[in-house]
Amino acid sequence: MKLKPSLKDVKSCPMQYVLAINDTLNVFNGKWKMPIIGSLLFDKKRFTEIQRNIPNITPRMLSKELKDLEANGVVRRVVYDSIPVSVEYELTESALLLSDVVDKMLEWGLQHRKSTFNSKR
Amino acid sequence: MKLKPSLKDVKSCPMQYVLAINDTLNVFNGKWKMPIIGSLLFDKKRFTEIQRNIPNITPRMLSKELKDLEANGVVRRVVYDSIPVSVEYELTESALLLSDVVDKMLEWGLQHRKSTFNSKR
DNA sequence: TAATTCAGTATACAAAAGTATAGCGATATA
DNA sequence: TATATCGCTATACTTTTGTATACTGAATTA
Repeated sequence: MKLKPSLKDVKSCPMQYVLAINDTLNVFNGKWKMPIIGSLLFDKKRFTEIQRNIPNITPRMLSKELKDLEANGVVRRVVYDSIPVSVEYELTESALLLSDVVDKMLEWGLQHRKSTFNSKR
Repeated sequence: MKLKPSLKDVKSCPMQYVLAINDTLNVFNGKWKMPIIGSLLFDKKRFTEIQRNIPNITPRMLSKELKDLEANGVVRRVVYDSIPVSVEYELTESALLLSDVVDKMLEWGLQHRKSTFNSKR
């Protein structure tokens, strides 16, 4: 992609693109989504396991964010009807592909730190 | 990068990486940063121009967010000591490279929409 | 029988983010 | 002289986001 888009480029940017970028940003929104995704990256976990994994998260927040991530197709909630029922949370296939995005974020962040703050933070 | 990292991979992830990713996320944080960056993408602008460009933003928010973006090395504030002084805001070189990140976000968002919601939103 | 675990929910509250509205000092224009 | 523009700041308020704490019902363990 060009560094500076022309005005024509900008104006022809379809609404679908804006929505898609927004979706991606939503995946990381708030204080807890990143930690939760990180916790599920290695493998699927149960509610209490995730809670133990993430210091200071309250069950209220964990519950809320898991629902949010599920609604956004990032996390899958799997119920095993054993007795007692056990519930597992896992990342979707789509979520695993987020690594491409995170890689680019890492890349930009590193170069930005180097070129802009030059070891000042 | 691999889809599923090993536990060793995860544990060896340096703190610097976490910070770098965080920096990148901060650039897009909140309701107005994306529109502001978008507004400056085509060319530099003055305070009131940006305000006219972004519907419903209040001067308080614009001022706050511009300061924030400046502190984060994304926007540069240039003062011309003409009479009266005019102030222009422009993206830094580093900020222009954000297009790489946004591209990936777009890519993921589009595939995610297609594979997950199949034209349901 | 009593305490513990699981997978959460309910309620109240505090803090952060965003909005609404008015105003300022300096200049410029009618 | 009166009004408008520029680049903001100040104050008060609302909304959203996150925290603290307690609790639930079903099952399990001591």
